[in-house]
Amino acid sequence: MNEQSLLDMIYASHQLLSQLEATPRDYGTGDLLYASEIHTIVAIGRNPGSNLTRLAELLGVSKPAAFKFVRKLAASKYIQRGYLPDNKKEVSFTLTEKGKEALSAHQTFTHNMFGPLRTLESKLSPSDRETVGSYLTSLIEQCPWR
Amino acid sequence: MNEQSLLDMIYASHQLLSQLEATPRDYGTGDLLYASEIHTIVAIGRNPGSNLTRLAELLGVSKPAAFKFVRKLAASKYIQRGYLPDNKKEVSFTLTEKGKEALSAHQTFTHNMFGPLRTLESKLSPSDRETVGSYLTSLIEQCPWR
DNA sequence: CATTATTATTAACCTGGTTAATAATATAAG
DNA sequence: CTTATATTATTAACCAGGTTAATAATAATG
Repeated sequence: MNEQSLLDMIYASHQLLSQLEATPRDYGTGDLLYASEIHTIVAIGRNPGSNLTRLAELLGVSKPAAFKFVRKLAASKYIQRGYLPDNKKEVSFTLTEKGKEALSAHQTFTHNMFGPLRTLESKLSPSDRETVGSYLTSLIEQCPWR
Repeated sequence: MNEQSLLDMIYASHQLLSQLEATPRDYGTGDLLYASEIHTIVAIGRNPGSNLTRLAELLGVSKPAAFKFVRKLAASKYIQRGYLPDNKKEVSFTLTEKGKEALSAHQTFTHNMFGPLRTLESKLSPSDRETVGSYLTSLIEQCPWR
């Protein structure tokens, strides 16, 4: 039955995650939010007052990419653009109530999603956890594509 | 040091794989080939004579998506479009010499890339391999996002 | 022979990126 | 204090990698 190699399983989980990230979701506000959008909301929620440069850094994308996300999110009222006193250049982003609502729903969603997997992890014996962990660590470290 | 959960490591490997797949590579022909392109070459190489519908199925994408790949690959002489006798509707794709060259280089590339990781896997004791395997199996099976 | 189904193709659209250019504003140098 | 430099946000133009809806040609079926 189980003819798959460990590598094949890693690849399968990669494909599942890719699919997950490509699918927009309703975080309780009636809109479908794409991964980039909810990630932007999370980043601003955790770093309120960030400017665009900081946000791009947090998201690991270029500034124009981040700009597109915030433009869309501001238009749909998830975030608010503002200026700090004595600075007319840099922008300061914060979540609106709607944004906070989505953030909270996202936290619930990820909790529900990853909870069972963390439970699975916690059920491993310390030595088994160590075995799995060191295999994954080696795989990531040794990854020729790093 | 190693504060990461197993889930975090799975996620890290997912990100590494995503980055790998987003980066075009030269498979010995002087051109940079994107993942979609080399995957199309592999699919045709393994299923010569496939029509577009079959190819889209093999690649797991829509027919227009597959069409774009083959149009580009035919223009750059990696594949050849032809018709089977007594059928002017369906197309039959095969690799050119250049396509076969890229396919062969891709096989070498993946062998070099995944070889060390398979070695790592083979060095696990049978019981450790079973431990890691059953963790990954459970993770994939239990994945709430399947 | 007429109808239906299938095939390849095209058009139009979208996400999620990129780099290069620009105007406004801050910061630093003289 | 002014001038030069650096930084910021923004825009434009581009690309990969998809999608759905529509169309014309062809094959298969009644």
